[in-house]
Amino acid sequence: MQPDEDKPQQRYHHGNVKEALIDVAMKLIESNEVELLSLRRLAKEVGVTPSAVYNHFSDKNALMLAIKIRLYDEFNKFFESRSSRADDPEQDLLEICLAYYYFSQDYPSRFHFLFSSILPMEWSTPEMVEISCRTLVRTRKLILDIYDKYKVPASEEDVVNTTLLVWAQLHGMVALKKSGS
Amino acid sequence: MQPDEDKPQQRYHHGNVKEALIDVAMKLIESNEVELLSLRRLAKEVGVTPSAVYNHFSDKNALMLAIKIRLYDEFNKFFESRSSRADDPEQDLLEICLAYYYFSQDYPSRFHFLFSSILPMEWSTPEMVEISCRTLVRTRKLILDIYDKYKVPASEEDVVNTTLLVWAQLHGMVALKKSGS
DNA sequence: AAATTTATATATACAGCGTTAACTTTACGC
DNA sequence: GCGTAAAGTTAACGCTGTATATATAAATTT
Repeated sequence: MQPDEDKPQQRYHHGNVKEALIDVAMKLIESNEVELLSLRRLAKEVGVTPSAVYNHFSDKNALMLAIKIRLYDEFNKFFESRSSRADDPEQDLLEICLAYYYFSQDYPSRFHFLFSSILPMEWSTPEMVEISCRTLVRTRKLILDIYDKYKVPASEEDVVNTTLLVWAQLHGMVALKKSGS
Repeated sequence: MQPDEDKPQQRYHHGNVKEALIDVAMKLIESNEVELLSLRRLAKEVGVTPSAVYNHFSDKNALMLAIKIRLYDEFNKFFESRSSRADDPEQDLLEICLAYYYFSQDYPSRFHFLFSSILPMEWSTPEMVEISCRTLVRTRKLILDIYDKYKVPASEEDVVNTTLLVWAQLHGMVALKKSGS
């Protein structure tokens, strides 16, 4: 018989595994340890056997999904709270945009976990950034050529912005399209 | 001494492991078997031990990177070949956009491998699509409210398009921002 | 109150993963 | 031919997700 260290004196039935798993996941995401978000790891952190997880989630995907749903909820709340209405439409739309943007800035790890896939953070490696940039630069060249061809005066900033815009919008749209929206 | 079955009569030194690995990877990606793109699998497919890979790539990431570089090259070629110049700027820009879009349509698996992360194709699961849609619907509601508030006449299509545009552009921009571009 | 059923946990095992270390084989330069 | 460097093998480690069979606690029924 062990002396009860804290509140959670351990009994056979944990009683709250489902929530506990998600809580631990949130904690790990928050402390930027996304890469060790494994089923086994979460189970261990909760103090339960990996197999026990399967009483609450059909498989790892279901577990991850539950985590994402929780995050999505936070995201939505943040999103709506920020989109307070101003006095003209443009401003209103801008607010929504900013809310989206600020969520990604205020909670970078949550945002990353939500909107990119989990494990391989390849987009952040120096090499990945480099090829990504290379492709971007080539796009920029194409766009610059168009500006030149039609003798449209444009600063470098204009060109870069157009490039980013084209890329961003297309990339985003296709991503959304693929996700079924 | 075995009868040489084909050209590649097997000798101790394969001689072309680096390229062979990437080739096999391309084949697997093409046949939509992205999920089994493991180092061990690729090595086996090439007919070589997993450890042998480490003579050519420092780790799995480096291998995956090499594959992505190959794909990026294809992507760039496709991109530039399609962006043939028309007679007005708008048309030109449109061409570039279409090129990007058509690549994602013509080579969906390559595009997916390039622009999303590898393993978990969660964005495609029914559940993921659902929460994604839910969030989208809430965004749509916010935008619809704005239209209503200012009595701007808009068809449902307009609203959906605006919603998609906002999401797409923001999502894409932040994604690009995160990747260091 | 006792018995039974159901929910929840465990122990064990399996196949696959990335990676490492020690060793063997082949090829190349002198 | 010899020594070295490159490229391969074998074996192992610790991790992963998952399945099966079993044990325990709680809930329900009798």
